[in-house]
Amino acid sequence: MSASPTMSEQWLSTLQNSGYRLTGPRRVIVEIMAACERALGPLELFDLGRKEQPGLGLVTVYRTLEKMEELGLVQRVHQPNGCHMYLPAARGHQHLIICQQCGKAEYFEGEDMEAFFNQVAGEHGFTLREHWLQLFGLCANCK
Amino acid sequence: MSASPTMSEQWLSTLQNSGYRLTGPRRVIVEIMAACERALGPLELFDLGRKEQPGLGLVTVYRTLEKMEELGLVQRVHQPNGCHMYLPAARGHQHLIICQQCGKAEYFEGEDMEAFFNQVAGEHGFTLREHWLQLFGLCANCK
DNA sequence: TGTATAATTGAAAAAGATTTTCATTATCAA
DNA sequence: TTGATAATGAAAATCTTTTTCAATTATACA
Repeated sequence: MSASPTMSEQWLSTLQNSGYRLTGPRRVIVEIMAACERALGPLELFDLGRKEQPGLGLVTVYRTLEKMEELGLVQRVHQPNGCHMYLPAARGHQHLIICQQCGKAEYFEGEDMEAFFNQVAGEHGFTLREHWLQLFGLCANCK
Repeated sequence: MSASPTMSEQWLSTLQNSGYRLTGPRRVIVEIMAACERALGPLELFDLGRKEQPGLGLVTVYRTLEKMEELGLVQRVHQPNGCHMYLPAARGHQHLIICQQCGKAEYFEGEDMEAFFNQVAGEHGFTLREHWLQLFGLCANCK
């Protein structure tokens, strides 16, 4: 029906082109994540995945998330409690604002921010290797 | 010797004024954290503390850190692996640049950044409640 | 279309960090 | 000093994430 490949088809191709095999469990996980509008934890993803793929193992969820992150398909969200959630990484590294209630996430950009971060690092004698910027709050629906 | 109260004396007063008792283990933990120049993990703090207070328990370290954070004396540092480290929160909430090698941390300010974050949140219909900005890299010594 | 091989899988166990439980000990107000 | 109660440390419990391992499966190639 759709002329252009769907997001999950693109992701599956990326996995395959990177030398990973396409398997049932992997397809299911990729499909859920590619269509996801909010941050999901591994366990949530596992529960959703089991509906499609009853035998799915939690370990496979972790392993697939790891690969998707490595390929830049998915972005890790760090939570205050130390656990992680995952979001589609639509357009490379972006900054996030996340609803503390429902997990809804939106992306925002700050063009000049990266330059600013590099400048700050330089002023302190540091070489910058990674940066995190996450905003937490309540979305329009939850407040 | 010192006319003005030391940092750790100030912290101990804060604890006491907040209704917490002053105990040996607590004093040791406070003294280490108040004098600390780099981010420490609970286990590191525990090891350092045991040198002063051999019977010290790891649980007490966690509980004391919790109280110090609650009182704004200490700031939690979120690590990529999900574990936490702690730093003196010298002047309220500040942004951090942390050495991935040695844990050395420096603070920086971005006066206009808080305003920017609020604006971003507003544009997305969010009410901002918390923000994280952490830079990771290598310090002058480690690179 | 088989077939070999190497990647992938899921269960169970292990590893770590953090929290809870609980009996004992210590602080501090009266 | 004493009594109420906060704080302590050990052990056990939780929870997330990782590792191990034998069985299964995708894929390249004959």
